Amino acid sequence: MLDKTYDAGSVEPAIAKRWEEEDAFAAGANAQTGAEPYCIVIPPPNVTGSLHMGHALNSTLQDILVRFERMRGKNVLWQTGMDHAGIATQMVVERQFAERGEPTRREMGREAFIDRIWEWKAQSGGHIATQLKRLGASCDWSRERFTMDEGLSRAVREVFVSLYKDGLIYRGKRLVNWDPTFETAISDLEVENRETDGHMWHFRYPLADGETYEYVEKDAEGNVTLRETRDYISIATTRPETMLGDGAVAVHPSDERYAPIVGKLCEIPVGPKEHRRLIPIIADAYPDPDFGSGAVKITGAHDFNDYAVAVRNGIPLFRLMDEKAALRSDGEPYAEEVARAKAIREEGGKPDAARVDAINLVPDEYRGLDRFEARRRVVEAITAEGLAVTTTDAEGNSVPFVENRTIMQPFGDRSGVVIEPMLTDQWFADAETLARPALDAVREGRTRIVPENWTKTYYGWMEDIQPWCISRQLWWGHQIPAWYGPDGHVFVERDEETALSAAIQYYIAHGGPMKAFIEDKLENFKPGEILERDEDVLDTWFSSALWPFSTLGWPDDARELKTYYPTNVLVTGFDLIFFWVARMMMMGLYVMDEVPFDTVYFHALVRDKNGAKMSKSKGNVIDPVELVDEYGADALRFTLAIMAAKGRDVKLDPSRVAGYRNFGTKLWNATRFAQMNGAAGGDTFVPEKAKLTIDRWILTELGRTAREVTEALEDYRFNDAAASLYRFVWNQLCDWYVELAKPIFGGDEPYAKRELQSCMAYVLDEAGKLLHPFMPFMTEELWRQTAAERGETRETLACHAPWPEIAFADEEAAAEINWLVEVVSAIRSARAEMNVPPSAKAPLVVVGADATTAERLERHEAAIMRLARVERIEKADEPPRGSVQLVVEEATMCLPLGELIDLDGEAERLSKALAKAEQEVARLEKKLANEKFVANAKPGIVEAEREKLAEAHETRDKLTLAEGRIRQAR
RNA sequence: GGGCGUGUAGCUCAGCGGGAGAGCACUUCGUUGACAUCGAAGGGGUCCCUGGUUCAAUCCCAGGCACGCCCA
Repeated sequence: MLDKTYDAGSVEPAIAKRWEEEDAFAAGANAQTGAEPYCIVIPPPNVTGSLHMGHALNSTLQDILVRFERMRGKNVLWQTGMDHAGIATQMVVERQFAERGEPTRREMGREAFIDRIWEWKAQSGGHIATQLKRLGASCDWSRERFTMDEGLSRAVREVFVSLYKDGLIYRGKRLVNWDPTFETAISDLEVENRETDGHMWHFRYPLADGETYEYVEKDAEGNVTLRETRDYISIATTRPETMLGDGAVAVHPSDERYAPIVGKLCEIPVGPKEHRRLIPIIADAYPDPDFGSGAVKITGAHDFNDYAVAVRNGIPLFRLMDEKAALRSDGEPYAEEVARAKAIREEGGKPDAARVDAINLVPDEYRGLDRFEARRRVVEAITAEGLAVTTTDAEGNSVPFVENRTIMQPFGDRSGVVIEPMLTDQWFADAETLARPALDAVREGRTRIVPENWTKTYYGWMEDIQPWCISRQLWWGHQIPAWYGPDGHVFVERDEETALSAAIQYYIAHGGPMKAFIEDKLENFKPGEILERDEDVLDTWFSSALWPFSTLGWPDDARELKTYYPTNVLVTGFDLIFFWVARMMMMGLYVMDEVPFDTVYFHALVRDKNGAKMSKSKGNVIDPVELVDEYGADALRFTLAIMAAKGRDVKLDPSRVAGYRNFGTKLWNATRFAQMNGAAGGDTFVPEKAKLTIDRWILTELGRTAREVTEALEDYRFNDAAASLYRFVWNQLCDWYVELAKPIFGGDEPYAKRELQSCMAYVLDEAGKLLHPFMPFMTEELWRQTAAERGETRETLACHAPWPEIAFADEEAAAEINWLVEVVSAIRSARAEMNVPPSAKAPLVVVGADATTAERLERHEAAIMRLARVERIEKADEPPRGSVQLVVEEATMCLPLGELIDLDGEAERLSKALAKAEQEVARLEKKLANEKFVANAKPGIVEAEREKLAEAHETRDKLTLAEGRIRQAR
């Protein structure tokens, strides 16, 4: 016998153990011979991560699909694993060192540090895999992969080399987002732009050689509002410290105010006066004439917009900061460096990037300062010199003009510090070229995006894709397979040996001094002194992009690769459209020449019950593991599934989880009831042989539900599938079916009882199977226990049970039970309204019943008596005096309640019902009287409306009669 | 500024051209042998506003208002 309540806490681990022992989720488990493959690769969670609600939702949906297809007999693989999360992992481990007072990573060196990360991973990494198991995720855990595994690393090297040789990877000096905490470049997508309080300073850049011009301002009508002679141009900036690296001042070509001075030089008003640099005033479309003064300083090495302007106009890019975003302290004294910069300007032409980058234009007094301290000092110096634009304050004093304004500032999503746009040498992938086939694949429908509206976002991003910076200045990750020769020539090969032979070949062939150098090294057996490996590692997303095929065995000719690639669906949050989807698409098509997945399903974000994004700082994070502890994994899974409507955020309120835990308990108890009545383990039941109406009815509903669930899952409508099951299990199976079964179980018809036992067992089995993908633990446990009760063992686990396909349908039976439900509900409702005590029983007198109703009454007499608390059922030609009269179809059901009846109340109730019926008749008559409706509406609709009208007429007539009777009785 | 989306019961949300629905919450009643993690009955809506299309609009279209998210 089942326990009185289901205890998730003890059942779940036991079931998990069974699944593991029986290898239930191994690739191909339960596959029918020659079965279609079905594969999902998990979007790899981060090795440092722990399960949050997003993962819980994501994994639940994947698991539902995978369990569903496995039960359908497909050859299923849910490939799992984790990515190595370069920055995050390095951060976690370094923090741990700091806490323990251990040496820093630089102190211990690269190799030792990497060893320590592996140690860390073995001890505390991958916590999330354990948590996914608690959720019931039916991945093939034996195939778990890690992006830093040897096989996957080999895939990374192969792809890198191949892309490089195809000209799709190159190295260059570009502006990138620099995280000064981690001292690495990071991706645009790892930068969070936030509004912050900032200042806008206004400074004067004096014109060179004391030049002056007429500065004229006009209003909208063209009237002159200001005319003065100026010997300067004023600019506005939020980042004064970058003035040191200015390469030009830009104005809009149409800006008449500055037209006279375009092409002239002005002086940067900072640094030692005798060495101030002169920079040109250029015309470019970038400055907005209506913003600030209309003139913009151009610092190409520290601002993305400026960078574009500088590149367009051949303005040199002077880098001011080092890896920590402190002002540079390398190079020669300021005076010498300025002279070099001047020389470059005077030479004209396109400046050599490396030569420019070597110039340190930070005045000696500012070298080594933090960027924010430098800002303060620069502002102070300019203001002291009187070159700040001034305004008058409330007391009439002249004060520097500084505006307080909110500015968009970039922050590192992990470090939280202000990101510095910085000119550095990096490796880039030609995303534009790679994106083209990825765009076509979606346009041509080879990959389908669900819900469809995300395709627009996908197109938009892919069409405007920027070069992908793939190098990171980290130690943890795939070191780039690029080696430099003594002259800086780069050799990109899959390993050092190959690179070396390529280098030798290259240098020997090219002759010259390098040839001699190489020959010398080789003669002295010191090949290790020839090449030096690039220190950078690859962006974690580079390896994640290969995930759909690298995990299946690529670059080897693996069987799994042939079977499961392309995979069927990628399930992920829409916030990861650019990370996983875009990159996996690009790499899948480049490497495999085939899309990585047929379908991409985007689910929503999980928010708190008020719709706010969950975040640690807000303190509104709900820990899925805590919910699992409290309510069980099944309850959480069901909640997430039923709330996962397409294109909607999931607002999670823990009370909902409690509600679905109750749902599980309900099913548990209904099964317990069945068991107590000898109904358990329905393997042998044949629906077509059922005779009892309630059996034929519940089988019809079961079939309907099975179809609904199947169709909904095939269409990724998880919420519809779950809702359909909820309705069936609670409102039909556990409610009416069980209630209607009671009189039969308690009665004395052995045949009926036997059929009911096997039918109920069957329906519970099938319902359990349908629920299995949603609530795997409880359904697995019920599956076992219901058989064990009869001393039997199931042939398969529930997770391998065949998915229900029920063709049975009997609409007649369905109509009959609907009628029965209506009769019982009507009586109950009337009793409650009349305040009839629950203990009081009354006879039921039926007037005007036709043959069908008479038959039904006889068949369900016991049920009606029990459920509606009726003493006996009689037929009569006229309703007894003083009865409550209920119209159900053609018949009038009367409850002679004697003095219990409140005649006035009953009269009122009937006239309300009558009014409603008349309203309905009027509405339908009006509609059918409309010639245009009859002429234009589909015939089926018109017919249906006519039938409705006929029914409404009948109801109205019966109610009119009933009302008349009650009036007489008063 | 560009894009996407959302306004339906107190709350969270389904529905989406022909009868306004669910869960939770609320009110009243209930210890009948599956279940109080329950059962019975009930109250509660200008389906954001304004137009348009249509025989018919909560649903389609246009505009507006409000809110959310993403990208500049």
